[in-house]
Parts: sequence; structure tokens; C-alpha cells
Amino acid sequence: MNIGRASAESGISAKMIRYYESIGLIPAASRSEGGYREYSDNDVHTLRFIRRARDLGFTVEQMVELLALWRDRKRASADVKRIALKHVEELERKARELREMSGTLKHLAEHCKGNDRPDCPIIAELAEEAGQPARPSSGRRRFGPMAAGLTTGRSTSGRPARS
Amino acid sequence: MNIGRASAESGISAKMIRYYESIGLIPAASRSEGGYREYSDNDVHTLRFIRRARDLGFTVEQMVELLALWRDRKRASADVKRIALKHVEELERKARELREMSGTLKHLAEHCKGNDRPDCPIIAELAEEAGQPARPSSGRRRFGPMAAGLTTGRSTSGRPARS
DNA sequence: CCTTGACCTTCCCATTATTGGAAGCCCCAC
DNA sequence: GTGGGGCTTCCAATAATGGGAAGGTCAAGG
Repeated sequence: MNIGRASAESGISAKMIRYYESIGLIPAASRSEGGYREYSDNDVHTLRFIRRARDLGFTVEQMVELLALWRDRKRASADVKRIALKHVEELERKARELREMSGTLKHLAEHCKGNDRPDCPIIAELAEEAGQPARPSSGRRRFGPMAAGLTTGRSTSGRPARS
Repeated sequence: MNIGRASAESGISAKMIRYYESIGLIPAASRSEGGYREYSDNDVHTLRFIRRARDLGFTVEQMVELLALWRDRKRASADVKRIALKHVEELERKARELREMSGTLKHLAEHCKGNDRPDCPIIAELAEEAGQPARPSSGRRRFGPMAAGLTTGRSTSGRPARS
């Protein structure tokens, strides 16, 4: 089958299938006379594996590992468990941070009258000259570029959500 | 003061200060004879405001709004509250999704013996041919490109973690 | 047989926030 | 007066994905 079909059957866009091939997550597909990529049911099987892993928030890098373990009949389940647990830890840490942030904000918002007067503790807090003189350009970064890798808005966030 | 000093005092890297200027989050700084950017204490004040907002997970886009509100003495606190609460909702949703993911994974990992035998329900789950034939190339996407915007690994994930 | 349209190909660009590097000025302390 | 470090700009990369252009292929219909 061609890439469109494989895409429909696996739930991964054709674009991403080509991308995954380009970065080596999946081997290069064989081509038809006309240069079209050809996929077998087995390939689709692999693609679905990838889709599920992706839906669980695994990064491509982790998927490389998982795929190798999947294909290796002699793999030790301990390896899989290790990867999974490491991922669980990451997810939990990120969830915790998110909850802390939302808690702080919520608290601030609760003390914000929400009327048309300019008093607002949220702004006040942000403007406050408090604490240490700030660690020098700590360069603290956020998540990884794509952060947690959640299957977000599904139907909700189809739009680019910005300009 | 020059950008290095402003960076140290605000906790935002010089690189990011220039970046914020380039995208219009902050106005272009005046320049010294030698072409160096010059910052006042007030500018540093603004930069710290930005740093705090960033630490609370606000995106640049949201910071633009917050800064405008901050600078506008006649602002309505209702606007600030609205933005904050919307952000809280987002954060909570993301945290919830993360917890769901980690829960699923944890459950799977608990049933994985973790020995040197190849049996592993994690792999089995991923490989399973179950369910619907997968919604056609749904193109479901994850978070925004930078997802939640947490102050992540601090010391943990400093490394590029790849290649 | 040839056209049409759906599908495929590659390549490039954009997104987000941030860091890294290179090449080349500038400035202050010694 | 000079050396090293700070400053400047521009370019690239990151992760994952979408969007589009320009052009080739395939299958069905006229």
C-alpha cells in the first residue's frame, strides 16, 4: 500500500511517516516503479506501535529504544521497565510543576477582585522587587522543546491558536 | 548599565533579552556611543517582571498582554484575572493529562517483571492490534511547540540529552 | 488515447523558546 | 597601549509537526 493508506491505517500523518523515516526511526520504505513508498501490513503494525508510544508521551528518542526492544526477541523486560519508569518519573515531575504553577496563579487570582479597578495582586506579585537579586542568567529552560508530549486538544486545538 | 549587568540583575540571559527585544516584547534599548545597549533600573524591573511571568509558565504572547496591563495604570484587574484564570485552566488540563499518562505507564510497569525474560506487558500493550482501525490520519498534535512552559529540569536536564 | 483529478514526490519554511557559535567590534584595567 | 573579555550581529540547531509549492504518477472516464 502507499503512504496515504498506511497513514490512514496507522493514524500517523504521511508527513510524519516521511519524517520518521528521515530521522531513522523507521527504515526507508521500498519504492514502487513510480517512486511511491510501499508499506506492508507489518509496517503498519510498526507504525501503530509508534503511534501508541507517542500517545503515551514517549519522545522519538525513547521510541527508538522501545522499537529496538520490541524487535529484539531476546530483550530483557527489565530494560523496557527501566525506560518506562524513567518516563513515569519525568511525567510526574512535570505534572507536579504544572500543579504548583497553577496553584500559585490560582491563589493570586482568587485575591484579585476582578472588577474594573486597577488593584490586582497578580500584577503586584509580578512587579514586586522581592527576593534575591536573581541568580545570574541561570538560563533556566522550560520543558524540552516539545515538553511533555501530551496528546493535547485532539479536536480542540486543531488551530494554530495564534496569529 | 549594559546588557550583561541587566542580565545578571534580572535573571534573564543576554541572549534572551536581545531576543525579547527582537520580537517586540520589550522596546529597543537605547545605545551607548559604542553601540552597546543601555538599561536603566526601570528596565531591569520590567525584565524581572518578565522573568517571574516566565517562571509561572506564561508564554511570550501572554506576557505581551500582561506587560501592557502592567504599564497601563488604568487597566482593569478583571482583564488580568481573566488571563490568569485561563492560564490556570490550561495548566490544570496539562497536569491532568500528564498524570493520566504516567498512571497508565506506571500500571503497565508494575505488571512488568523486570527480569531478564522477554515478557513485558508494556511492549505487549504497544504492539497490540486492538481497537478501531485508527482514526484516519487525525494529525493529533501535542502541546504547542513548547508545551506547558515549565521551568524544567533545572539541574536535571541540562544536557541536550541526545545524539 | 488522452485528460482529469487524486495522490505521490521532494524541498523549503514556519512554529516556540532558548542556546550555541562565529566573526568582528569595543572598552576597561593593568 | 594592549589583551582579554564583553559586546555586536547573524546563522544554526533543537523537537515535532503542519503548510505549501512544483512537479511526477496512477487510475478511471470520456
